[in-house]
Amino acid sequence: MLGSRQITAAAPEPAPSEEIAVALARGILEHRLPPGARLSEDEVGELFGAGRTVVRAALARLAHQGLVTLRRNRGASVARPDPREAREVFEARALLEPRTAHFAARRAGPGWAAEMRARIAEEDRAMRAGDVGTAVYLSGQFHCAIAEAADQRTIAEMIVSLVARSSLVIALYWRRRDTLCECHAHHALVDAFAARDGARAEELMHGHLVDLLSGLDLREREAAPRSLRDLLGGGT
Amino acid sequence: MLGSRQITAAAPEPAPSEEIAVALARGILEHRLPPGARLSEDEVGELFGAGRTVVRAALARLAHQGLVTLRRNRGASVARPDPREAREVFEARALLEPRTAHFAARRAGPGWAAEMRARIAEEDRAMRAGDVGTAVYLSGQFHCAIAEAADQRTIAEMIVSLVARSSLVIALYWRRRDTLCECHAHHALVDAFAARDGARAEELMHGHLVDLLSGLDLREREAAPRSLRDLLGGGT
DNA sequence: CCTCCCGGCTTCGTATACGATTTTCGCCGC
DNA sequence: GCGGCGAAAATCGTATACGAAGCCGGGAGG
Repeated sequence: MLGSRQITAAAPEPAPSEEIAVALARGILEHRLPPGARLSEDEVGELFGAGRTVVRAALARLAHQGLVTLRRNRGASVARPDPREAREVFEARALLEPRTAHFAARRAGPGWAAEMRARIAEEDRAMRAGDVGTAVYLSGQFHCAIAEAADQRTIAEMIVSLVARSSLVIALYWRRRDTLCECHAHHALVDAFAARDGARAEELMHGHLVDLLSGLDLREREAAPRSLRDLLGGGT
Repeated sequence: MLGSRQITAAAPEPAPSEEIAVALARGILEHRLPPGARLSEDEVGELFGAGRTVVRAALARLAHQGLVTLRRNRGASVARPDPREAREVFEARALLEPRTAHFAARRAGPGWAAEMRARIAEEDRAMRAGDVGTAVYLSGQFHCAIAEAADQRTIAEMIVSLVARSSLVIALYWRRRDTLCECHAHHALVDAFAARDGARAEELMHGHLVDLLSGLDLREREAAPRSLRDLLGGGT
């Protein structure tokens, strides 16, 4: 009876400031908070009904993850990765995810493949509904699920962080938003998973990431920097 | 004239709480703060002459980096990676560092190779002086320098974090402390750098990391927890 | 008409104070 | 002698308050 709320499912405590961090992160990942949007501590605190201390902790966490930029005495804002960082994020993913996909494929069960297909279907649905933000978010979740399916928690953590940053990169540098052609790549990946073909999954993942990187227009960096104030007011 | 103290060298501000974080990190990396050592907020604050707020920020930063464990209402302590995490950290390094070494070798100049040789010499000196902590720290710095020499800041950041965690792993699971045989591997790596032989550097780095992982005794996990109490009491 | 300076306002950085939770140690009963 | 139990102490979590630094406007001078 002592300590009935032991570590049951990796989330025994509701997480005090983590909730705010994940809420903000989700907002960023769904492209509701565009890169460069200012995140006032008071504003966020009021929005979530929490004091500034916890908001600061959440912001620091996101800053360390690379999702927000924290400048001394100048406030926090959603990170705006420059083209170099954008390229580096995808190069890092190209270094990590193929091998991880390989591991995941070797450990994949039929139920897991079905679950992944359901994810893709949901992603497709969001895309058809015109909800690009949710589609991008679910697409990222797909990659994160692969990383977590492999036995590598440490690498999975890094991939989650990189995928989150990729969402920012996509918001800034993606060429054509209406044609999220990745769906085919994801389907092919799940096929490889279902067949437990590690080598093929690895190759597919690498090609997929290269495609994503080549789908960016990193020269457009100078063109995007305003219109943040409006979107901030409409948060939530 | 306006803003003469612009971003000059990536460190225009002395960093308020970051100083404490790096000081603590260095203490951990040099094995002066053993895994499991408790880090009281009041204690650290008194030690560095700072309030608890800034100490908390530093601790949160280190916790996110994986160097300290932060449990709710139970204080902070130096992280004690379990064997699984220990293995994963080195596997992640084996995934990242070889390719990074390849890039570094292609960008290496003769001056840089000389600098790296100086690092090895310093490491050797510390080892001969019996200062194992400093030797391990410098060994880690060697790997970090390679990562930073490559053009990949994002990957370099991840490697820095992994190397720091590796120091904890070494403190816990290293078999024979007196024979730090890695010096040969480091020398061979610098030779490859001087020759700008990327493929060889990549191969050497991979072998080096595999050697490091094989030099761990991950079965000892059960044998270690009895001595925590002593080190806890003797923390400083 | 443009430029420069200066005042106020907003926002962040840090310290302090109070409440909640955990730990620990002494005590009682078995 | 030993295990359970309760209160005190210590520690952490959060909120609030004060000080400082940056940003923006108006006004005067060239």
